[in-house]
Amino acid sequence: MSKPRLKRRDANRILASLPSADYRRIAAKLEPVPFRSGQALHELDGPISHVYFPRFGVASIVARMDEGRTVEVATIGNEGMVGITAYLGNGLSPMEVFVQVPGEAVRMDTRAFRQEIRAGRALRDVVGRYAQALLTQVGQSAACNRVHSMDERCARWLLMSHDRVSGDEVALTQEFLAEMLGVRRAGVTRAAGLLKRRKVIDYRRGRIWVLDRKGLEKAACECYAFIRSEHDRLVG
Amino acid sequence: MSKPRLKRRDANRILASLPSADYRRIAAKLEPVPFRSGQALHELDGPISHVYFPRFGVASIVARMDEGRTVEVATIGNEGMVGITAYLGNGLSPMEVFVQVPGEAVRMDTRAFRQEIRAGRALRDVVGRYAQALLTQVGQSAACNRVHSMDERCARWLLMSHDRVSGDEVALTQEFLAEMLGVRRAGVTRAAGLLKRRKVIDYRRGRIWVLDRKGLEKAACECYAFIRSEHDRLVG
DNA sequence: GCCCGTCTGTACGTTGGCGTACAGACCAAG
DNA sequence: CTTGGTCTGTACGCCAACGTACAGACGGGC
Repeated sequence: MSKPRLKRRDANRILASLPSADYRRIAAKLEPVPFRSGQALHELDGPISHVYFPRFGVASIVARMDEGRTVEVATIGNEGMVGITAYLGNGLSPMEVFVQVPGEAVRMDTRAFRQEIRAGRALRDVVGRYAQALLTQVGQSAACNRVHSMDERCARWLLMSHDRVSGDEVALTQEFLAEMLGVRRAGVTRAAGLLKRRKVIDYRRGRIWVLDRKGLEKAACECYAFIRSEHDRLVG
Repeated sequence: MSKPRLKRRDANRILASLPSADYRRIAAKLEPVPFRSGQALHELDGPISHVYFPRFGVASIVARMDEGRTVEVATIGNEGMVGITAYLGNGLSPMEVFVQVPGEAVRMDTRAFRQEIRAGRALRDVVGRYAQALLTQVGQSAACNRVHSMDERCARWLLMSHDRVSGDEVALTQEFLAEMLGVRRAGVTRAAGLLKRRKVIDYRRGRIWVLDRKGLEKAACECYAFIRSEHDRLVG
């Protein structure tokens, strides 16, 4: 399983899957925005003003626990969209969403998005299928968090991020990665150090390079392949 | 927060939320079925033949990991339905669903269900909102699995089950509960023994009684209240 | 009333990851 | 070229939960 290289109409796979007519109509309503590291895309419990279709970079859905600790629940990149509750339900966001790895996205006013959905066009189907893929990802992560080691989960996270950036560099500190995985920073240092010694990755001060994709896949748990194949099957 | 007692049209909250006309039309297509402990409601990757609306009892969405180990991803009871992918996406089930605590449900042919959804009736809205609630539950569980102790999670699970049975007895062995929580059976014995000594619960050979609901709520992590309030807000 | 299978209690050594702390390395700005 | 802030490396004691093992208690079926 190699990193997906694109020759699609749009780097975002949801948008890329639309028939030409729909894509053109929708594209007119899209506004390109940068993804800056740490940027909040939804406020907690706030109404969703825009939905985002990432083209590069990684955003995370994050749960805030008691004592202010945060834990990542799902990652979203060019395979999906940010703001699925605007499609499913009440359009409020029960969890926060942050940019973890910088990049770029296009966004759409929520009102316009809902109009497109209601009009019964192609967008509705693919967004529904994406919602299923997201549910599957979150579910698998829940199980993964119970049974897999930090090292495996760390490798999985790097793979998922690698798929979603252009090139082999992921801009990310160990501190940040630790928070995503819900572990200590010192733990990430150990896990990452192991991968570095095996020449699977390299890194320096907030940037990580994937050197040996296959090696990284070997180090990750099954969850990577499972989540990816479900996404491919549904949105691919 | 007390256990919900019902005086609703239907013990299932999704069905109960429907306007009379819709409810009557849909009720004609429902077939009552028992929930038997251990029963499989969906085969892995198989097409979903029926969707289930539980009235009493608890079903679990379960991920099967390498080495055949299973981990629970979500629990479903009278607040929801089994088979959400028939609404969202391709109608295949990427995860298994089993009955954990016996009870009863009504089920509906998937074809008829999709017809109702497509017809743009009230069912679609409430099922969409339930999908959001389910996503929230699964996400919170993912975080919970990372940061909360076995004891807290055990209490949470008992509360969620208590909400979904009629009466104060939950039919369930420690072995079963351990598998749900993704921990050793011996661990559950310790956690449950603690609650028993504090007279919060009692149990004997596969049956658990909730004696002190408030005490159980104190023992559980925040995740219980969060998940429940999101469900109430969305499916009410 | 007894038996046997299932369910529960408990014990023991092991371990992955935690919390904390501090030192060293890097790099951008001045 | 230095400085200061950030990022990374490593150490140490600690503990929740693990894997495994076995004994005792219950209770349905004969």
